[in-house]
Amino acid sequence: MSAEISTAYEPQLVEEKWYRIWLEQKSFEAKTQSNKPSYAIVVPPPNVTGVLTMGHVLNTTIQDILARRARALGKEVLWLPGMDHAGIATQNVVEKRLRAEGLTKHNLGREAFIKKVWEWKERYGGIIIQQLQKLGCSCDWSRERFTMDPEYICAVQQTFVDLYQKGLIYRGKRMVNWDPFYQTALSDEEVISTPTMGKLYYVRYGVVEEPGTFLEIATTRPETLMGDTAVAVNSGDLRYQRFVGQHCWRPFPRTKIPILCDDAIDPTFGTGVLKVTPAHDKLDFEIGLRHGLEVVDVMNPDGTLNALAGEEFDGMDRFEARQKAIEKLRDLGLLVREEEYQNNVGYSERGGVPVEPRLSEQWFLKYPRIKETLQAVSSGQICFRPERWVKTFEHWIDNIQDWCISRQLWWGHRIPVWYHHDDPGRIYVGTEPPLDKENWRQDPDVLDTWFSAWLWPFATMDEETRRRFYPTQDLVTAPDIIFFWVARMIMAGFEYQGRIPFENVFFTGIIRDLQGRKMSKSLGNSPDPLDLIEKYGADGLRFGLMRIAPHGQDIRFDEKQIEEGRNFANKLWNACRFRQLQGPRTDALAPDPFSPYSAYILHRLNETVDRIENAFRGYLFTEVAQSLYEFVWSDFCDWYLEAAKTELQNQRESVRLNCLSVADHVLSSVLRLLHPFMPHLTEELWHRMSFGDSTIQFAPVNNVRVDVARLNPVDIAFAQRVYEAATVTRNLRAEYRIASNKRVRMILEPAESADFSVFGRLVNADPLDVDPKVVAKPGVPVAMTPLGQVFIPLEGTIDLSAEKERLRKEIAKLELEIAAVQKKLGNESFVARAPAVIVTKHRQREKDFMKRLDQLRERMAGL
RNA sequence: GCACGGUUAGCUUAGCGGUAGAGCGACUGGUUUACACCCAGUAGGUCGGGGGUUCGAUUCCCUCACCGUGCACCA
Repeated sequence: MSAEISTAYEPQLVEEKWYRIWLEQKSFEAKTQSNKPSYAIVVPPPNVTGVLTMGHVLNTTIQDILARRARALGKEVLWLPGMDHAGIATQNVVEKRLRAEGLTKHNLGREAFIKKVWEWKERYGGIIIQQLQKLGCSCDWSRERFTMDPEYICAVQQTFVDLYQKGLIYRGKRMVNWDPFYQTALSDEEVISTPTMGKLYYVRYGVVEEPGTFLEIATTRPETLMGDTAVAVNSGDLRYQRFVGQHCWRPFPRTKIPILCDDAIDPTFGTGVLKVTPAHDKLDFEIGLRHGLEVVDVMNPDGTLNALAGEEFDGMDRFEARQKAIEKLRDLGLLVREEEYQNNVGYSERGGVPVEPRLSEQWFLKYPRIKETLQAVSSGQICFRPERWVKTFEHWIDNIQDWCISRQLWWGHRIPVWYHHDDPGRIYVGTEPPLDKENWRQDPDVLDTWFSAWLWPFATMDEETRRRFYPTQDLVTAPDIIFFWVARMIMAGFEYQGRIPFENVFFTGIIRDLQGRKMSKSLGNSPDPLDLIEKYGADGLRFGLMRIAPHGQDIRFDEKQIEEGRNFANKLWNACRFRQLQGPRTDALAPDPFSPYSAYILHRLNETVDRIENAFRGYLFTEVAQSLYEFVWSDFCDWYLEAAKTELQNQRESVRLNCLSVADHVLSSVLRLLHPFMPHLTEELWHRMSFGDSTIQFAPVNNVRVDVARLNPVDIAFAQRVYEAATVTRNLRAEYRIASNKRVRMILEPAESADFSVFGRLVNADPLDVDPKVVAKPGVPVAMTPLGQVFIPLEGTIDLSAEKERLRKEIAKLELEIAAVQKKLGNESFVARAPAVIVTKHRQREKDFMKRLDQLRERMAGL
């Protein structure tokens, strides 16, 4: 047995020490050669720019729990970590630094800029990896991957080339979501539509053929009117039928534009007349296509207007231009009115600015394997937890659009396409540059970061690892990347490995603050997990968080809960301390019969193991944590250890040892069961208590249950009666304001013959007189317990009225219960139609109540 | 507009057809063979509103309200 345990658990040193040892022992490294069954998870790669958030803590803790649990169940575990190169985010970070030095990426040039990014990555990137280690994550760091590793780049390029050759990737000039801040195209998924207060402007366009007649149109974006190339109405709209085929005057730059009809126009919206701006609106673009309209792009990539908008708008920001356009319309007398109007505006997820629908030439992917992917999830071959996300997923798949995969960034996977200098129509697509490189120009764009992430479950593995560990078993992620990542990974899995990438997807909740708001940097409502680790220990943080993370529900974060985690660590620590003070470790459960209290705690241990196993099967981590918490704190500490204190005083060494062996079995079991949640603490105690010579990580958890044949039900029931009796008696003590530490004489009129010494100790009775023929004076406080009546003869004068009052209250309470039961039993329908078990149960309750009522009344009558 | 969640003690929440349960906070008492990061005890709930099914509904169904999320519309 190691050095005596201190009185309070201090996690900092312990946690650091064990993590170092685990790394030294390489216990997290997955061995492809082992003959254990495989278990694999790949981490959702955090951004290389990322720092640890509460979301990461939640997500990673769950993965660590799964990984450690699998190790304890004898699996060969691969938990593969890594990072994502995060195109926009990383480029942004580096550009900011450059700006501080008075530089821009443009005056550096592409090559030098990329070099800077790598330098930044080597110096500052991946802080999050160290932070994850502080949490205790058991990732196989020897297999850490980065989405810009040379092999990974290769895999991404091969994928591009392959899909191009299959005709699934194509280049096209289309309307895309354009982020004017970062000046890049985005995928539909990266656009967040946000209700925004704006105005609806009603504007008059003069009809060319009928001077003096106007068509009134409603628009939220007057700044695009300079790009109008038509005005459109619904063909069925009688109000405007006669104008179709005529022309309107576009106010400025003033020109004639046709009036046409198109069924995409909703006659009930606004005035039913739409100004058609094919270059700046998706719907308008489609109308333009149908009617062969000219496309006039009046905007620059940065969101300013260009010369086509007219000299006075040239170079002006789009929102300034809106005001200017309104003024001009007003001056021209064309602005009829404006009204407050709320509409949804698409914002760039990253750039935070309104997205501009923009016509541009981009690369698109027709998603492969859509059918199989849908089928895999719908059929449950891939199991989503909670299941309800299946619907969200199916809905997305059903409405899937081609994926815009090119980004106008420099940091990322460069598109492996070259255009010939002499003939730009000639293109070359390949993983290697063309042989006569000098005659070609490579596409300047890079691929969407998710185009590399979707290969993650297999592109991170070498041949051997893949053979052994693909497909993986579990994926743990937040539901907000279900489309970005999860869905696409399944497609890639089918396309490139011929099978699903994972069997289960566990979607975590989102961590919110106490007001229910998402945690965000800008709100400043996100606690720094590292501070929490500092204050409560990584184990405290992990356990505290898991205990409040309801299955698939958002989590309201409260630091108090983390404090609970720390307190629990301390509780277990002290339980071990207490055990250690009683003497050296025992070898195994004693072969002799158990005391009732031992039988009871072992029975509860069995129940707890059942509960935990069920919970694990359902991925109910909160339930696992809660079971262990209750078992340790209540069953073991509050009841067993207190009962054990009597047995440990027993003169007979065999009784003592028997009790200690039970405590050892329970503690050793708890440590193993709890290890996935609190890895450091349990490892420390495992060694301090000498429960094992080597790490607890691989100590089996399937041998915890105690043979039921050894647990006498009669004993278990007796212990339960003792505990119940203790509770009732303590209530009585408290009613009479007897300090809990004060020893008082009590008299038990026993309902059975047994050893009541533990009971006496639990209620702090000294002495406890057991007297079957006790005649208590009237007014002596009494507790009706399952062990019999317990009297507390108080010194001094007996307060008759106090006891009367107390009894009266208790009787009243009981009568209410009895009335309820009798009402139930008096209902013929109930007796006839309810299951017999239930009826019997209530009959028994009635009997028990009546018996107690009689006792109470008798006592009352004696006063 | 469509879909999916949620609404239980002051707070965070468990339970999801048969006696409403925990932790925190509040209150009372307390250094008893580990633990004040603790121990013993008390108070506090018409389980969001309304309807229905049932012998019985917090639990199942319908409906309304509010909160959250996703998708669509977004002139």
